[in-house]
Amino acid sequence: MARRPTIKDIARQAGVSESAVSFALNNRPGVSQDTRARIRRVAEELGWQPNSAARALSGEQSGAVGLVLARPAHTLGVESFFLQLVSGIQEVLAAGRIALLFQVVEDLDAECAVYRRWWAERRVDGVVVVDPRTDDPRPALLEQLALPAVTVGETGPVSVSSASSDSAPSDSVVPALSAVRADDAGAMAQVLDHLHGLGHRRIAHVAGMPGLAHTERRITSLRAEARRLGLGPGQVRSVTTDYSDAEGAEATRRILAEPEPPTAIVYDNDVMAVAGVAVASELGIPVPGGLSVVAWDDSALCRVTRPRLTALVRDTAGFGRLAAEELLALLAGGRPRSRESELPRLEPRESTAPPPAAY
Amino acid sequence: MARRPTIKDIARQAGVSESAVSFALNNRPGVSQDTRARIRRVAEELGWQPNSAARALSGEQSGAVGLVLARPAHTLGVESFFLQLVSGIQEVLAAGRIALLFQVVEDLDAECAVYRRWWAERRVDGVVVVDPRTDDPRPALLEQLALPAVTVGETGPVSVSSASSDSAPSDSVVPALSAVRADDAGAMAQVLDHLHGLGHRRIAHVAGMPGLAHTERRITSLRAEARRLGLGPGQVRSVTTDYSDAEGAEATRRILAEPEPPTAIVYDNDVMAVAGVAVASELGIPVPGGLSVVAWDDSALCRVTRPRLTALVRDTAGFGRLAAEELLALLAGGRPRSRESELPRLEPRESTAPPPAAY
DNA sequence: TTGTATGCGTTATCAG
DNA sequence: CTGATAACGCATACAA
Repeated sequence: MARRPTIKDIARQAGVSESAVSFALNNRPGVSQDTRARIRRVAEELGWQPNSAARALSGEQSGAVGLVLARPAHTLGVESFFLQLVSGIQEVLAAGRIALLFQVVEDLDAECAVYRRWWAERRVDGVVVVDPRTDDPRPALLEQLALPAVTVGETGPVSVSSASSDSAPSDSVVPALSAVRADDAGAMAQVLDHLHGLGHRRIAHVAGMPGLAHTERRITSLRAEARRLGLGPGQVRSVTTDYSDAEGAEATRRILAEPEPPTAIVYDNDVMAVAGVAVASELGIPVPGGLSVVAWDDSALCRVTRPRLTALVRDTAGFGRLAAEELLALLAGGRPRSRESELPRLEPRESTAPPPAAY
Repeated sequence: MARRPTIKDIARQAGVSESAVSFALNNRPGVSQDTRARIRRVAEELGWQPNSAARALSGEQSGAVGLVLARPAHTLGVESFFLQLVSGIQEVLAAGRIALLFQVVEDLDAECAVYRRWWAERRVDGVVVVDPRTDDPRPALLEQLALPAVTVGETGPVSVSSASSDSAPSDSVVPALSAVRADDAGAMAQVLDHLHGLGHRRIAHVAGMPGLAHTERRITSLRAEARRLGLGPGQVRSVTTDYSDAEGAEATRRILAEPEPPTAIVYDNDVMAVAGVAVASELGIPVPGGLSVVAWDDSALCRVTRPRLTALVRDTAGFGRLAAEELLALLAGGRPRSRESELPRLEPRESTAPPPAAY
């Protein structure tokens, strides 16, 4: 019962050599059509599956890729982002019979240690790198280990809501890793257009963790977009947090206590947005009557709270699928490349409205 | 750079045989203390790590365990439960240098297929089974495959909030799988005691997916507890959902439209609870003034919405740690056994209060 | 087109 | 205590 069939069993059963079986099962030339078919049938009957260890050992790939999530325990949990991302990644991986090794660690150092171990143990053929940072040690490490990788969530071109500057990416500079990028600048432009169009002139941004590429990117984009819209530097500002509801609430409290509080706040995730709404209502500030709120990333959370939150909708699972496709392409010998995910869509709901008339 | 050191390298460097290295590195007798130390040092210098494929091939274990999550895509995402669980599992696994294979699939059949494949490919040494069902095909399959497994979330003894009936679990019946159980009956007793103590006599229960063991368990426990408290069968009822905010809202709408609506509703997860509060307020029913709400499982969600939700707090990461420990024990040759996780704690917040006086 | 021989890195079984 | 040697299952270069 616990014995798995091997190609030897198949060879014996089909009356051929082991190598013939190997060829037949791997779609390689060197075996006639009928024997190939016969071997296939026998393998099917016996329920044969390749032994991943043996495959990996004989120079092939391990048939697994890895994903490490480096987040302090208390910040993970509520965000739907990762499960959706992983779900999308797997959809593609499963089709190629690739397994996903998943690991949650506390910090970046631990993450790097995991990569080293996976590499040394030959556990994975490649990795998906999430939460890219402005000063990120991982690309260099992965390149050094020659471990194929795709980063997900790097931010797009630095241009400010301008025409896509796809001007001949110099082929001489080969990126070490593939990347699936998000156009945070374009997204921020949408958000600001929406708020500015409603009449908001003082806008705050409760961002995520400092050091993350997309955090920094959104912060600079906010300033750039403000300039574009003719808003002064005193009219927009960003504060960073750890993504938790606690820090989101705290930041909101500080911001609303200022002498000239903003009339709109953009939150970098859904949990903080909801926490912000709660803080505002405790302070007697109605949403959206006295304060407009936008959540970056949509979720059930944004739809079940009242008022329903205006949110940036991204196809997170699609993001994951894209990442997995790029990784598979890399593993198949393709050159590293960069792909842009589709621009998020701003879904206006009940939490955004014109600023109070008194303003 | 991309070459990993092998024991052969170590043997040459240390001037001993390969088998000596293998013995030294695996804490086996048959090698003197100094050579052992020397070999260790050389291995350290060279940064040697065992090649997992080679280990797995030579009859050892693969050094990986699996976890499959079978959930339709739209129901996963908001629940903090799984990331927390996984986080706890890994904490224990990482200490034993065991990798976790994680896969998200659509349904139970696909989940079983994954187990078969993992088994055939020798990918994992064991699995963690979540979302146990009342009529579950997985234990039989795993037993047939001789794949060590621990189920997490099975419900505790059938006794109704009685003294723990730990009366000599008959040793003759050896369970096939280890289990980490949750005392849903005890938890339900706490919830009903709380609500009954506040004065509630008509209580509804918006449960999760039918067929899940804990769903059925909570439903029967609700009835049993009601009997204990002297409530008639017409005064309590459960409805099942798919855990989504949409079905949670829909169920709430139906329940509140009944001729004699309940004064309290218990929701099987946080998202549905929040959705339920929203529906109630849309119908002009204040929470907790006109309706009390309890959420099963706490999360940031329960703390950021207003009113803050009274919730059953469980140490989900601890749950995961327990599961991982049991699995490791099983892999180490231990006998399957069943462990009870600690009883959840009811955290009263703002969403529960005495029922309206008019009642 | 087919069968044979060898290697992958490790563990395990034997001899010395 | 040590050093060869054979598996483990698969891929592949090479010989028939």
